[in-house]
Amino acid sequence: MLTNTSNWFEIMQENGCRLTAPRRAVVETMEGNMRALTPVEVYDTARKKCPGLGLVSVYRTLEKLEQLGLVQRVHQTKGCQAFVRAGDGHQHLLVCHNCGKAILFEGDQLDPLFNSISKETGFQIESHWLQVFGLCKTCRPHF
Amino acid sequence: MLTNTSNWFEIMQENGCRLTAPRRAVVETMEGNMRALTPVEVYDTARKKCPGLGLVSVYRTLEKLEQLGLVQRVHQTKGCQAFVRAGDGHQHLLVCHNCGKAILFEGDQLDPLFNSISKETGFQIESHWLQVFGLCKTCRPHF
DNA sequence: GCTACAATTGAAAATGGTTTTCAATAAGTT
DNA sequence: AACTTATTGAAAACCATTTTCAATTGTAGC
Repeated sequence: MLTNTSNWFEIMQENGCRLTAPRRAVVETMEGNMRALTPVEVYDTARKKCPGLGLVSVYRTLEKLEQLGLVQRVHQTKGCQAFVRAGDGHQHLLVCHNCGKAILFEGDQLDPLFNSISKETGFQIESHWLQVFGLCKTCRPHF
Repeated sequence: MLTNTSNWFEIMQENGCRLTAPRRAVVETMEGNMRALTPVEVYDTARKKCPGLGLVSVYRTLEKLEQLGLVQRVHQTKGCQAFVRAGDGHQHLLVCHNCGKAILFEGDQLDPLFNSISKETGFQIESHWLQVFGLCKTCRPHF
């Protein structure tokens, strides 16, 4: 279900990125967390590994990771600038709106729906975007 | 499919809003446009009806319209601060990413999917959010 | 119609998250 | 070890949104 963890650095290197301490800290944070994190949350976590880290480098690294398809953006009612580890291929997000824990799922069942909408409306459908919110097992009891 | 047009002012009055010229201009703009509009686009359109209109009032009126469920937010890759007329009940958006034209559709077919995800993951699903992007009949030929 | 009161307004200032600029640093190559 | 170039953090710039505030304007009660 999850992307193989150990090769993010390799993927980055293959794409001409240098392996610096700030980058390592951010990458490891995103690799090791199946949670929707805002840039500042990434910053706070990653600084434990690389104290001198600047927020700017977090933005820059997240941008690169997004380009490489290793992380994806999470849109929430509160805001739309959070990131999680991406899965393999096109998957959808189920996010706990209490703790941010995220789970990915396939959405093959959706294709018939899109086909019929396309026929009805004359739209040429190019992409879609599904997010589900709820409470995870752990957070549910607290509500 | 669309909310009855003529009663937005009534709905607002029933909720303790005064009918001022700036508000009228914004409300009429949103009523008469089945398109995803950013605050600035609303501003530019509405100023034709109310030249003195301030951008601040656009924000304030949009906020109120959102609270009343008359408009809803549209999230796009470019940005997440656009609004369209809402439909009746819970509906999903199909947006032309060239001209912003929006169409609403029902998503009843999704319930079985959510039920199975809920069982598999132990999440208590509370809301979901589906947006589809494509090119409308009019814009398709130009690509 | 007039008055009084509270909601609403636009301008300006403040805010806050993101991006750009830039000189210094450090990775990877020779 | 030296060189080239990507990368860095700090500071400044940016820009959309929000807050503040005094002036204005609906609207309810007379």
